[in-house]
Amino acid sequence: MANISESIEQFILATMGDNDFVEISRNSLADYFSCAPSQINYVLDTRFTVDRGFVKESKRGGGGFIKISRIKTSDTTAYLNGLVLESIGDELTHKRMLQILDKLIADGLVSNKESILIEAALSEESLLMPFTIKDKVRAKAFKNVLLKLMTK
Amino acid sequence: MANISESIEQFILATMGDNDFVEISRNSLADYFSCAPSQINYVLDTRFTVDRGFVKESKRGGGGFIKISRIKTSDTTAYLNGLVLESIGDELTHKRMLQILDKLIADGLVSNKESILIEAALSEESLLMPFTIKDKVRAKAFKNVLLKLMTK
DNA sequence: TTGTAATTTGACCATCTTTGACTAATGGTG
DNA sequence: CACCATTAGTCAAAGATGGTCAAATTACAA
Repeated sequence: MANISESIEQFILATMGDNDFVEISRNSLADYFSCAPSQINYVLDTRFTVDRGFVKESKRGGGGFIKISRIKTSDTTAYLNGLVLESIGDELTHKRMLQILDKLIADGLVSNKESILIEAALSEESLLMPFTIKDKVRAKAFKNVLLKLMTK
Repeated sequence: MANISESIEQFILATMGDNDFVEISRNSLADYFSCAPSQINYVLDTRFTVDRGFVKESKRGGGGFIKISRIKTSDTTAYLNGLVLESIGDELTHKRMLQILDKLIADGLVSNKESILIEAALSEESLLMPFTIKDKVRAKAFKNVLLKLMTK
């Protein structure tokens, strides 16, 4: 874990534990890790995303805070449906697919191995075609995978 | 051991020892051997290949790394290897893929669900592209899936 | 000796992280 | 209400890695 961002991510996850949410103070955290406050935003933007199952709220000024909450995915089908019909558009980057897969693993919808196999099938390397259509093909293919998950 | 590349290869192998993988820093290694960083890539590309039983992952930026992992050595590997290197060529039809998947299920290498997901990802419908390259893409992608089955 | 393959280097590219200047919102105080 | 202190947000530049590719060099085999 050579970079600070990862440490911060782990710290937040540890602090949250099994709870549904956690509240942090941006400045205090930055202070604790001796980094720029904006780095906290960086971590939040790259690791605590909707794709990974988190939503954020915040307030500025005195008594300000950042609240990070886990998205509840009680209705699996609705969740997958949302992913297929809305969140994923006509294009899907490899990176974003990985994030979604991580979330699906966290939710117990796919196993680690299943994720690895899907990733292999739709990796940059697998999709031997012009980059202009790569993300389109992946979007289509991945949606098909999600549809299968719903069927089961 | 007249050339640096061989030294680097030996060094990496020694570092890995009996472990399943090893993580290196490209720049540090290059520095250690007083060579161009790209020479590390050369060594990895020529010596730590899939044919020789290795797979690689990497990350750029701060805290970046290169991870080299051993591929499982087992009957399974030999079997899959035969499938990759011989049975499947440069093209793979959907139908043939299904046959192979059935065999993999029968041999207990993939579960029913895993098979369904792979099939969804690489179905005719998923691969939105000219039929002229469809089977080529599927061959490449499916081989990558098989490789993952071999990776520890 | 000569031609080909392997190695070595370096310029340029892609991606992820870190930092800091500037901006925006909120709450308290005079 | 005006102003200030306190928070958080945005964004772009700089820093830190690894990747690619092709030219230059060296090793090797015929």
